[in-house]
Amino acid sequence: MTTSHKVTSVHIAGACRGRLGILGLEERRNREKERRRETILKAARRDFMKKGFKAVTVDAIAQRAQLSKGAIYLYFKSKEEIYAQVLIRDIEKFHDHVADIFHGGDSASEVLTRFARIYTDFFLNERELFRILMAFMVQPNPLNISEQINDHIIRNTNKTIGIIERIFQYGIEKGEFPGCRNIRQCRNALWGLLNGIIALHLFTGREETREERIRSTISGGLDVFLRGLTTNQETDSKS
Amino acid sequence: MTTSHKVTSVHIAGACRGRLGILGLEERRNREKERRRETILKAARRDFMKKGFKAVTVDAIAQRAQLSKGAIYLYFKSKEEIYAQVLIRDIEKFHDHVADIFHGGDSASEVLTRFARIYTDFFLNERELFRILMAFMVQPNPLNISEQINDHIIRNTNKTIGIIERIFQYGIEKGEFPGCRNIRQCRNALWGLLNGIIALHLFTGREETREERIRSTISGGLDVFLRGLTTNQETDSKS
DNA sequence: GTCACTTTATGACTAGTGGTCAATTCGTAC
DNA sequence: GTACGAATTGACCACTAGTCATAAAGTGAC
Repeated sequence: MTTSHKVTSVHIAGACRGRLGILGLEERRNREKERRRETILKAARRDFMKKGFKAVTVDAIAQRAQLSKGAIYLYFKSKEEIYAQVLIRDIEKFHDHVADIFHGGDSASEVLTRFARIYTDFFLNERELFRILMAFMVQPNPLNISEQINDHIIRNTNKTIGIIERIFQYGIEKGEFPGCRNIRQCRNALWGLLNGIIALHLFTGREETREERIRSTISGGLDVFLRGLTTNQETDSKS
Repeated sequence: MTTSHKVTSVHIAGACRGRLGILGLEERRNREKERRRETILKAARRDFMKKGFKAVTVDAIAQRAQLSKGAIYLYFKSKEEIYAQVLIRDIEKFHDHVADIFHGGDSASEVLTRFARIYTDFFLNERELFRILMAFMVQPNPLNISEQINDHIIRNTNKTIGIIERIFQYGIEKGEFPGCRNIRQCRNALWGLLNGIIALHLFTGREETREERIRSTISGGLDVFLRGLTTNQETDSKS
């Protein structure tokens, strides 16, 4: 491999040689380790997305990654941790999509509508990811994953919710959302609205019409919600 | 096999007594069977609600029901079927709570608010049921349960959604919900709103504040939604 | 090259699970 | 008490997550 000649070059380096040599080695080893982790994650993702968590065996992942089962456990604590890592990487992809959600001069309604569309589009293209994330949220027993990874997933979810919050902030500052009396509540309600609608439609009805139903329900629901946000009138039952 | 005993029973059938006797026996056996099923479900529910699906073993259920493992499989096709049956019975309990949701003279807003409160209360008291139902909806692989039971769960979910639909219908007929342009969309959006909010809060934050956060978010979110329903003004967002 | 040492990899193995089935017990009718 | 089908048992099977003693590969000093 590239290993031998690199070691040689460090070898000539003089006084600091030994120390640098060790650091260089460790560095390379870490890179190698990272590369292996990537390989395993890539192999795992393919199967997880196709078959779901339970139906994928660690042996299968190992085989696809061209490693033994034991080796898998050198890089990950558990099957669930592999799964969680796959999720993390995918969630992060979402944030690329909404990074530039604020266009100058747009109304808050437009931004919120755009966010909803991006959110919907993303999860329509990554349906299994949606299922998995919801399942993760709703797990009765904490997954056997490191605190670190658990925190990471939660932090990413919060990041998404934070984007929604900024949109509401913007709408309130512009005086466009007088109907939003409490940002936290509105933010969580909207997030719930989006996820709840997607979840419902993943479960019910025929596949052929699913995408259309999700889009139209989100569009219709958001419409009502926006009307509530942009109106200041009291909710009054009589008319 | 079946031939012989049938012959026997016919053999005795000359007297009415024998025939009635056999029918009475079968009837009693069916009752016994039903009682056993109940026993198993009750035993299973306790553990499922406490530990979730995976962490409960069939052996444990058997032990609690004072039966052998083999016997369990005389009454249920699989562990998942037991689980599903437990769900069904609990979902049906919910419908008792909303059976008399329509009080004469109430506004649609009031009815919808009441529904939301009942829904929230029910699942705050049955959090594990909520988790389980969401997990069921979001399962990547269909559970190994009979079509019949799967249909039953879906039918019950639809029944709940049907109640929401009736409320919207009522609001539109009363002219109270001019903001509801499409019943199906509004109905699904509201259902998504409720579930999404509950799910989000089951996942995030500290336990001590959870109930309060769920209630206030649903209250706030419903407030905005209702304002959108009762208002007829156009939303100024472009799409 | 070779030796000592460290890191990485292996796969047989363990433990624990859902589900099965031949053997056994039980209930009933005569 | 005997015949017989239905109910019940628990040893057993198949499968899989995770472990660990052992082996292989990598590394550096001489």
